Amino acid sequence: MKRNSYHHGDLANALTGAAIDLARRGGPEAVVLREAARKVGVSATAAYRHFAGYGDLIHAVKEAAQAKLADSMATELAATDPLPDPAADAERRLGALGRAYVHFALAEPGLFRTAFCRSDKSHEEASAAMLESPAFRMLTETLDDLVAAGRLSLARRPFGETTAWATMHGLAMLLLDGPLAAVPEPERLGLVDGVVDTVINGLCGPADRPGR
Amino acid sequence: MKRNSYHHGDLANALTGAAIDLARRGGPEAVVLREAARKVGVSATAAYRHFAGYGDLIHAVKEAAQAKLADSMATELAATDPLPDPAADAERRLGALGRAYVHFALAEPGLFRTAFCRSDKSHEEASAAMLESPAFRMLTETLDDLVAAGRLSLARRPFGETTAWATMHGLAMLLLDGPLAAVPEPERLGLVDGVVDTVINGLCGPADRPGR
DNA sequence: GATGAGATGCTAACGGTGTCAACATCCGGC
DNA sequence: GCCGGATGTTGACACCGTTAGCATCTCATC
Repeated sequence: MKRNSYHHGDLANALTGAAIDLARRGGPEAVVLREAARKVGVSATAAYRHFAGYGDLIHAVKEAAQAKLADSMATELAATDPLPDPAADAERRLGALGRAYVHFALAEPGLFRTAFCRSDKSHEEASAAMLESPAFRMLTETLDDLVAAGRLSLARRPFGETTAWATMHGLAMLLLDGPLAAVPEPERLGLVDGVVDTVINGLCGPADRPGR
Repeated sequence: MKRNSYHHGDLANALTGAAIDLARRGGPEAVVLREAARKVGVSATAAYRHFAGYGDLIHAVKEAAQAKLADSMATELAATDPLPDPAADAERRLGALGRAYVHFALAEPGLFRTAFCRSDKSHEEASAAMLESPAFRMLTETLDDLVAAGRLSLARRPFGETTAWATMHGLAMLLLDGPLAAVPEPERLGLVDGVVDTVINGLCGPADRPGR
């Protein structure tokens, strides 16, 4: 990490990259501005020429982590073969998306936690950014396809994104930091499959079960 | 926050209380050892006579927050009238537990986030502590009752706790810090109800839907 | 090509944090 | 009555984010 001239040339990206590396290793609390500057070989205050402050830096890392999550989900989704039946295929995609979400969390815990760490950005901005993300769009399309295929009732459709996302997000959190962190490796994937199956059943099951 | 003698008399509890108050107002990142000592009117290093360090202090706050969550859930569960039909009542309790979980998160966001913040305790300990908590026991009993009533299939029973908990936990997280934080107040409760309905449907729906 | 302005980097310093070592004070049991 | 251990204090250290003021480079303009 050396530079030949007084000016770095690409400090903003270099700092972001170093900060991403810190986040990957230790999550958001490991992202420290001075350490990132140190890794790049620059004084700490140089960062203030490119970022408003710590909040701005970690926000860049957060966005990068969210992008990596979306990329990972898209890749894993594309890695499985589609099914001929549209309804079954939409269900397959929904399950694959959920599994990919948790798989990323387990494979890159530091980045995943950073992607959802608290930041001082306004809620509106954060919400808008997420709704436009490729990952969310994949989910929305899949749910629309489930409705088109007659698998997901219109009554439950409005809660589709939230239920699916919340379930996988909660599962990831409980597995990473929560009480499920003690679940041994081999059982984890089975647990994920079971949860995915249950949430799909909740969305695609009958709109009105008997006896309610 | 004054004391008349050189010794405080109950510093450990006083510090924990002050720290809990900080957590209530600003979440885990607002829990700062020096500030808690300041509120109690004691030097910062005095805390080291009662806590191994910061990690120990915030762990005490975390446990207190978990206990408050469990209390709140038990209270809200008891506030609704039971149904005569055992199966319907078990479903009612499952829904009430889920709603109470998110209600606490929305009513006490600082404490909720502290209850699930990262800490250096071993995963095994954290897991064991959670499995013994009253809140988890309520969930387990309710799921067992659903099985006894024939509402929850044995095939899905093993994932019951995880699915229910993960869904409500993820929903709470997304509402507090995540992209759902922008959802306006009036819509939130409807969203919670919809998610609760869907997860119950997933657990109590038919074990094998047609076309899978 | 010289030059001046703006962009970019540096050092020094401030207040904040958790933590340790050394010292001061109180309380309970001999 | 006294002394040892428990409890609280002061002072210091390293680290953090941040600011002010200064140094250096780059580049458009004359």
